[in-house]
Amino acid sequence: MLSSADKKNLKRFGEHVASIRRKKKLSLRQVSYACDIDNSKISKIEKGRVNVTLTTLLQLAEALEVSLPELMDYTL
Amino acid sequence: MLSSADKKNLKRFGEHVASIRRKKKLSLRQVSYACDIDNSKISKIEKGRVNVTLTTLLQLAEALEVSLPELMDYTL
DNA sequence: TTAAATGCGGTCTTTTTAGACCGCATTTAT
DNA sequence: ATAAATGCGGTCTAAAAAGACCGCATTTAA
Repeated sequence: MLSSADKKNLKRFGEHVASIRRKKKLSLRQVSYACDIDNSKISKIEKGRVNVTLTTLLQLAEALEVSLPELMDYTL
Repeated sequence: MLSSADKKNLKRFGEHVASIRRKKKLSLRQVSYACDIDNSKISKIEKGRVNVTLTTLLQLAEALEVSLPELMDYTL
């Protein structure tokens, strides 16, 4: 099970992903085309409903055209 | 299934984790005490045999006393 | 005002991680 | 030489991610 601290973290991470995507003016479907992740899954990630794996993070970074450390830099 | 590119990435990430741990002169068991991840699992991570989730990455960063972006900064 | 695009939630199956534990060969320290 | 510590591989179960697909309400654009 996921602790509530973990849930908060996933949520914050998701918000960070969404903000990057919006800044780049990409739709969920555009990102999904770019990295072969289903658009509904990206939505779930942005909503903090999934605990993504490292390889998914890599795909996401690639599709959003940011470095992995940049993608992970969402601490307040 | 994991692509061979993914496998390489996990391996490089694992090596990065191992190097941080050694630099801090910590044993697998010491890290495992610090973040409640089994030492055998940490070994597997360092060997690139597991596709870790974000929450595991967070625990690991905490135990190794590095920031998440720093933990993820392993690109050549 | 219609049609297209978008965000997002749900479903189902397969694959994998998480989590806990054991054992052992090798290394390190006493 | 002996004992302790360490790295690491394997096992087993339960929980969750991955992956693919559908549908629909709302937003945006033609």
